[in-house]
Amino acid sequence: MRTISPPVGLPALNETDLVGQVARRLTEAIVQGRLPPGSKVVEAGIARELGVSRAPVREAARLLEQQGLLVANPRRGFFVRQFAADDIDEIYDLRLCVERHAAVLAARHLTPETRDMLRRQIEVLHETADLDDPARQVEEDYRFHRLICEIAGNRRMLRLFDDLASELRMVIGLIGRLYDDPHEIARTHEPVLAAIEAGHPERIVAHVDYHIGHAWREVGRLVREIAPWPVAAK
Amino acid sequence: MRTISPPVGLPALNETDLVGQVARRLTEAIVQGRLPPGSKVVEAGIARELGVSRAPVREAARLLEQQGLLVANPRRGFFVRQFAADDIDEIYDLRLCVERHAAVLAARHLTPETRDMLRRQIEVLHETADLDDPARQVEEDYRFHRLICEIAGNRRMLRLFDDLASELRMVIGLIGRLYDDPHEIARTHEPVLAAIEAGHPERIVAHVDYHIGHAWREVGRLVREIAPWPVAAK
DNA sequence: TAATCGCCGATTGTCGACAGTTTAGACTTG
DNA sequence: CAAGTCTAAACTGTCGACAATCGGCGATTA
Repeated sequence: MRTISPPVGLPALNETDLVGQVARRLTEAIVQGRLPPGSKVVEAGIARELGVSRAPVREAARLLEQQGLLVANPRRGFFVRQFAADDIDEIYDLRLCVERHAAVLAARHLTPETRDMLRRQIEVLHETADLDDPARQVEEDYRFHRLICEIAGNRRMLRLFDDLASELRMVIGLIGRLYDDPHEIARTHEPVLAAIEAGHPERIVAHVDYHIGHAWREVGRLVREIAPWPVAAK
Repeated sequence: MRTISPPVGLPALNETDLVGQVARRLTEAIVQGRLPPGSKVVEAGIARELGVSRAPVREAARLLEQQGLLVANPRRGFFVRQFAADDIDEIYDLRLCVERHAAVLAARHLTPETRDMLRRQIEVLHETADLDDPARQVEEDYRFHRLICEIAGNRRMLRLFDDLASELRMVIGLIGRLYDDPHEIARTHEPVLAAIEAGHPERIVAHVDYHIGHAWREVGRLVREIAPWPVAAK
């Protein structure tokens, strides 16, 4: 656990400066679908709307490009990323590969404190399932998985998870509705935690496979159902 | 049906514009050790040296920050990333996790053409081992592993590999010398390819584990040998 | 009528400038 | 002599401007 941040360490999201704020606003607009996939992001427009100059907007856009939310076309500008069905497969394929490993590592590093955090998060998931707030539900879901990556203790793995999650957030935000039964999703987290507490690598992998595979199929189904994607004008 | 360039797809490396060129020059300077770890990257200095303004330099720096080569300190500037021994462990831990999976996928997607590319690359590795050119050797080594990720067919996985590789290139470039016996490294690639050709997942994983684990121990040893890292002045 | 060419507005890529902050060094003080 | 303080230079964050380029629309032509 670190407290200071000298010139060493992984990129630490600057929430203070303009670039960070612009990036957050842009991300919001994208995952909420206000900037639909395929739509052009006009630098001057965003800048005017946010009351800043184009420089911070450009830098923020490059950030989102690296995150996979925007696509840059030289001399043509930034466009909101469009997802195809096979993007979902790529993301979940990678997620599965990484989270399997993360869960095994998390089991190895598990302490009473971190175990309780995971348990509490599952409770939160159940409570949220009653709220009928899909965005919140997705957020709490990711918080559980992110916790596992944090406990695993590999900062680069955590960053990878965050990047994949931001892409998924966008897709799921665009789908507009969650998987059919939020309670079932909440329930499928339990055996994962149980396996981690038990500490049997094979069982951990099996349950992570089942849980993420479930989400994979579910999201894949919804995406294919909606495809061809609601492409934005202009 | 028009054929205009689609705003769809993964970020497509702009080698044409200034930002891309500045990023490449900066990367070169870093992996070659001309900009030592911990040293400050003064925007105006780089800009003057390359004959451009600060804007493209800033954007390039943000790119390298996302790649993990630079660290940004708000209001204080960019610094060349400093690696600790546990960074090596993080990188190889993630690499192992991803390349295991990539190799299994590659086996599944292997065609006669891609198989020959892998074989040829191993030949190149042996030829390069005689040249006593560490940088070149490292490059050809990565090219083999990158090929596997390419054949696997997951673009995000390939990008992850590239990011990890750029960090490793920097570390290895700073170490200055390669693992003890370049020929042995070249040889340890052979069973990996053999396993992929055979197509047995367990054997693939075992050989990838052995090969990457070997590099992990070797690089880890060298890094710990050199630590505390030669920190740059200013 | 359909396809091509050329022009015009819109947008990006890049630049130089300015204000606020940080850093380094000289100077003071206990 | 060490520690703290103050001042000036250096640097970052942000801005507005300008040239080059792109996309669309109408005119021209076969």
